[in-house]
Amino acid sequence: MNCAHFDRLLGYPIPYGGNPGWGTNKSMPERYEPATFEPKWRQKWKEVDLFRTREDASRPKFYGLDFFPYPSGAGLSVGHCKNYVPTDVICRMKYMQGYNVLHPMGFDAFGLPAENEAIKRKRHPWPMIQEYGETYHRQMDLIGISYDWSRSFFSSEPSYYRWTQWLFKKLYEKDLAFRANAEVNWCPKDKTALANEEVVGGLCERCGTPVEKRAIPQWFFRITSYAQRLLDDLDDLNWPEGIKAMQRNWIGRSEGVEFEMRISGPGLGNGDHRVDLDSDSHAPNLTFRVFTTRIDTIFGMTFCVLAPEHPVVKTLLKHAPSDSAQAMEAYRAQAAALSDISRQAEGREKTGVFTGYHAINPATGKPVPIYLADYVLMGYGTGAIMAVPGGDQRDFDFATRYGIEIIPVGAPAIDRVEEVEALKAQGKAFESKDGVLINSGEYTGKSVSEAQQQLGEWIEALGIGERKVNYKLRDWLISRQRYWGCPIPVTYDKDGHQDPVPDDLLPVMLPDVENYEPTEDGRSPLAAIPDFVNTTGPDGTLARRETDTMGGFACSSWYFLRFCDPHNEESAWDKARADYWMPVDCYVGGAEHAVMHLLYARFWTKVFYDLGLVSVKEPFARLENQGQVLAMTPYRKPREGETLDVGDEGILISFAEAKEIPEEDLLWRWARMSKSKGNVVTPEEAVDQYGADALRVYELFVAPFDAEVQWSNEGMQGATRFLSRVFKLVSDNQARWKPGWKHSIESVSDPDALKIRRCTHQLILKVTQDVEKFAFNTAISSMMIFLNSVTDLLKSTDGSGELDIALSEALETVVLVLSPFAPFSADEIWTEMLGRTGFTYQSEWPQGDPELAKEDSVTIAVQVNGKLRGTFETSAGSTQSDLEASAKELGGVQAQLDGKTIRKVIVIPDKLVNIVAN
RNA sequence: GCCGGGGUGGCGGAAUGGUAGACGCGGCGGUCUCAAACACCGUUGAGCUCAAACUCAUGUGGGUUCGAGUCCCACCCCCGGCACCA
Repeated sequence: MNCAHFDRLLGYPIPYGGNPGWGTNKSMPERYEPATFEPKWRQKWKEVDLFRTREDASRPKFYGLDFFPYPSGAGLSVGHCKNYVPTDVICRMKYMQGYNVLHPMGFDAFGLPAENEAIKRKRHPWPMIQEYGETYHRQMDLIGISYDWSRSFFSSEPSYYRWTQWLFKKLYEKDLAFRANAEVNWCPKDKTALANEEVVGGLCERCGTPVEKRAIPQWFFRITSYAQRLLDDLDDLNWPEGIKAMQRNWIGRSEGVEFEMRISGPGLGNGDHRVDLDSDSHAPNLTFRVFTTRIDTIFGMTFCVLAPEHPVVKTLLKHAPSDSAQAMEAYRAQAAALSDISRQAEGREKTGVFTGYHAINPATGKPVPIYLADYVLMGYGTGAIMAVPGGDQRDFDFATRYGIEIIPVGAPAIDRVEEVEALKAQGKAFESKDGVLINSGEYTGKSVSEAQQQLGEWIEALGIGERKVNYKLRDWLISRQRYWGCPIPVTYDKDGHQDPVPDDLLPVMLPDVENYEPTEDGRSPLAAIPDFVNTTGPDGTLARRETDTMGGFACSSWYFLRFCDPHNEESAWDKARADYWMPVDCYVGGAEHAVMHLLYARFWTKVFYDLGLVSVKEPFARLENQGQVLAMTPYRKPREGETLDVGDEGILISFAEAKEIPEEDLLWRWARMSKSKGNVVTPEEAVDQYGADALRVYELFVAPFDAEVQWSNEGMQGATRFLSRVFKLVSDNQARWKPGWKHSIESVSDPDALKIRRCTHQLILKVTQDVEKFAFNTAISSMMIFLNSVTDLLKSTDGSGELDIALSEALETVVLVLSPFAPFSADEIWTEMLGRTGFTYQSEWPQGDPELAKEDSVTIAVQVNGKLRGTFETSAGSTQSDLEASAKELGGVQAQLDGKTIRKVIVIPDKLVNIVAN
């Protein structure tokens, strides 16, 4: 168990920490003493505005960006730092390499989290969120993140949301923003509609409340028009596979056939002419459409299913005899009463009701019964299916329950029909696409793909349908019935006709009001503010404002463009400036935004591309997801009568409580740092105890960037020890330091000096390459190796002039490559110990020379039959025959070869000799 | 169920098909100290009761190869996402 952490949080004395008072010899610090210099550098960087963006046309650019954070009232934890520090390292290195670096930060201030917090605190959201943003800013400065704060903004500032509204209008003009009356997900706790992406398993993504369905007019963005492009362009993105897969899955493209089914039965066609002429269907030809990805199974269609909400059901109800109409009504009521979560509950028995009507299977010409069943969803495809129990497990389950005929239509091969019968006996359908058709008329014996092709053509020739691509993706619901968001810039005239607000009247200001609590009735609180609602339209007549606001994801769909040109008052951004900086070269944030922000931002960027506002089709060329930071968290075993939720191992308790209860009842678990778990370590605490550079180095070193980190005080001490060793190396060798080493470095020929140079250049090459790859842990490891090697070398060598020159190069280099990781320490050593002026940030990143980095002596592994039997040292570049000869001389090797005949010798130069013998 | 990522010492983790376990944490032994802490030095996969030598070791079982943590096939387990999507 992690006792040190436990003790600290309980307020016990800690073994090592708190501004130590030792070693006050300022000019020659022999260890990392952050309190003595970190505040000074923080101050100096600020004074000279060190991180101001450079836009120098002769240089290449690098745009490094972190996800747009909502500044929460709890402030940052060391967990958040794991996001910001790596981006900072790559940005700092790029700057030192001569790039113009754009590394901005701002705040996602509009939206539900801010508003809910404000309501809870009984404060107005605007001053509150500014305060929270300032806390974030201070904490980010504390850990030395190199943001250009002159470009910062809050998305709730009128100078920003004016352009959010302008961009909304651009979408509106292209018919990509529209208002529709739709059944939407309504969160009764947040009292607003939510986008599909914000509903997880039937629950509100933010507060976990089960969502309800409500029919309210809502604003949508037509993201479905871009479904194919959003899918196709994923291929070229340098993003984690998992995120790309989630987006592909969310877009949910499927290819199939959509066709028409004709209904027959009471009151409809087929010789029965008791049609109600007043109904909306005097419908001898009443039809519905079905979508299928398995048109090859059509011969096995033995029934059809309509979603209970399917519009054709209304018509059927009018014509059906009263008993079946009653059954249908009852089923529809039951389905409507079910929440999404219970309707989708796992392992739920399929239910349904026979409508009394039939449809004609176009392949067989036979009538099949039509059922209503809630396992068919109105929101996907046509809300109706052809059901093939022989080829689909769900249809199979339903058919079994309702005694419907099951015809097998697929088999592994035409002569293996009995295997399908065996499956059927087990209650399973043959769903595989690796097989051939059976019981399918003239298509029997054909492969699935062949039959799909030909049956698709047949349906089209018949004129009852066509091949079609379907997407799971739905339009993006953007309106929120809440106060704290960007007003939608639309007015309605007395006839309800929509008019976008003219550009010169933007922004539509969010009114400053005392009371903005959400309402129950599905209307925004803005609707109750007459001064806001009553306005005039573009023609000067009285008009009413739209009172819904935009969800926060609208604001965060273009902020990366505003950062390119944040103070522009004439336009959202200047195209030339956006063209210069875009795309974001490296975008860093958590994986939880996979199908929300990251999809929306891609969509808007594509729209802007089509409008000629930007020249990139994709906003984020490379994406990296950081791992989380976990902390040891106390739980206890459940007591009698207490039950645990599924997946829970114990009951969360406070650290204070953990001190009280007997140890055998305690359970320590790693859990994500969060305020509610009481296990948060703040950057202030970490910096106070260990220092900002130690925190940075620890989080970068302890695990790969994308892996979880288990917070440990021992690990922080390791980081401190490493930094101290850098100080010590420079301090121990200060007498040998030659500031002018560059003038004579090229003429160094002493073998020991060249060994030091080798270490130095191996270090440069490795760190440069690893930062590029986001392999910060191995980059720091290579610095540790460097320290170990140079320390050893210095022990075994005598001083010489050339050695001092090489050592000076080594010292200066290690400080420079350390700079992006531990910038405070680097600047301290740079000026106080090496006597340099300026900042390491403004110094040139060292160039690694692969020739100098090359080893001159190598260890050759000698194998006999693939097993290691010895090694020997030799100079690099030895000939194959020399290597072979030396290998055979090794004692251990000879013993293994005794009595055997050598069949073959494999020699890999500078690596290994493998002798094959038997 | 489907998709994605994984499984390597006591722990976090390294390893372009070529000496598995870099680097660190922890442990053990030592130096320093009155003592401790800090720091430093040495040692640390397992087995064979020292060592050498040898054997075994990267979730399991097969395969390709002179040689496999790495490539191929099958399976097991863990994490993340989606989930009645027709």
